Amino acid sequence: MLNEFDLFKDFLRQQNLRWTPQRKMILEVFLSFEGHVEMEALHKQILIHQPDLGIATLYRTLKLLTDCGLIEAHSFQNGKKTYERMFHVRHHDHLICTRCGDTVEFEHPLIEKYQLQICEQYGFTLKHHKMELLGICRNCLK
Amino acid sequence: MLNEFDLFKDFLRQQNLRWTPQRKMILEVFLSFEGHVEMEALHKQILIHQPDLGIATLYRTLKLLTDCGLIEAHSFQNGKKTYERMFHVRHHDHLICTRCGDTVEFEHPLIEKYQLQICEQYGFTLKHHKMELLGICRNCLK
DNA sequence: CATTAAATTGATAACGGTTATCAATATAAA
DNA sequence: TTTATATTGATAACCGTTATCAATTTAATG
Ligand SMILES: [Mn+2]
Ligand SMILES: [Mn+2]
Ligand SMILES: [Zn+2]
Ligand SMILES: [Zn+2]
Repeated sequence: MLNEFDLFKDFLRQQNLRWTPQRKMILEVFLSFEGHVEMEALHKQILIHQPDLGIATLYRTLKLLTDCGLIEAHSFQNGKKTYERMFHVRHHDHLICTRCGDTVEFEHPLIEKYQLQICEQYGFTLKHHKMELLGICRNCLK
Repeated sequence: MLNEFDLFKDFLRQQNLRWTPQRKMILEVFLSFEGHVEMEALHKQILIHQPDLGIATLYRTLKLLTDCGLIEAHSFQNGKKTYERMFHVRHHDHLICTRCGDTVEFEHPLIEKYQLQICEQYGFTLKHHKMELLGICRNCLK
C-alpha cells in the first residue's frame, strides 16, 4: 500500500532530488498534525526533533510537498500560509469563523458540479478552486 | 441619488473623521478604474494628480473605504491586494487564469443559496465568502 | 475671523513572512 | 573511493504593508 513517504521518494527521484533525513523528519512531523497546520506550530514541533534545522529547509520542503501534490497551501485572512494534507483526504471547502479562527470542513456535490459548468461556459480548464465561507460561529455569537 | 462621495462623507462624519482633498481625490481616481484595481496602477495614476501624495495616505484611505463597505479588498495568489468597487455592483465571484492572470466575473444563484444552507447547517452566520475558480483560460490553451 | 483641539498628512523606519544567496556538507551513482 | 551535484543552515534581502511622529490641516467654537 502506497503511502506519503513512498510517493515523496518517487517524486524526488523523478526530479533528480535527494531523500534526506531532514525531508523525512519534516514529513513525519507534518503528518503527526491534524487538519490545517500553521508554520509556527510545525516549526516549533520540528525543533524538538532537530533543534538546528534551518527555517529555510522547512519552507523548501513544504514547497516540494506542495509541488508533488501531497499537501496544499492555503492563504487565509492574515497573510500567513497554512498547510493541509491532501493524500487520501477527500476534497472539501471551508467555513471560517472570522472572530475565533475556527474552521469547519464541508463538501457540497452540487456546488462542485456548478463550478465545472461555469468553467465550461467561459472556456476555462478548471485546475482547482478555493471556496471559503466567512462568518461567525455559534460559540462566538453567545 | 446617493453616490459614493456622499456615503464616504457620511461615514467619515459618523466616525469623527474628516473630509480632505486627498480622500476625495483618491476616491475619484479609484472610481475611474474598472474591475480589480492593483495598488501599483492606482498609485501611479494618483501621482499624476498629486505627485507628493504619500503612499501611507493611499493605504489609509483604501482601508477607510473598505471599512465603510464601498470597496472590497481581495488577496489573490501573489500576496498583493487588489481592490474592487462594491457600491451598486452586483455580487459575483471569479474565474482566474493561473497562467495569464486574466479574471472573469460570474454569478450563480444556486451556489449562493447552497452556501447559505451550509452555514445554517453548521450554525454559522455568513458574513461574506470567497470563491475563486483557478484554471487555464481559452487563450492560454492555444 | 481667530482660536483651538483633534485629525491628517507625508517621510520614513519598521515589520514579518517568505525567498535568495552562498560556502560547507551530504548524497548517490559510478 | 571518487566525483558531480543536490542540500543544508545562517543570514541577508525582499516587498507589500503598517507604525511612528512632527508638521499641517480641518472644522467646531467663540
Ligand atoms: Mn481543510
Ligand atoms: Mn458569490
Ligand atoms: Zn468563532
Ligand atoms: Zn490565461
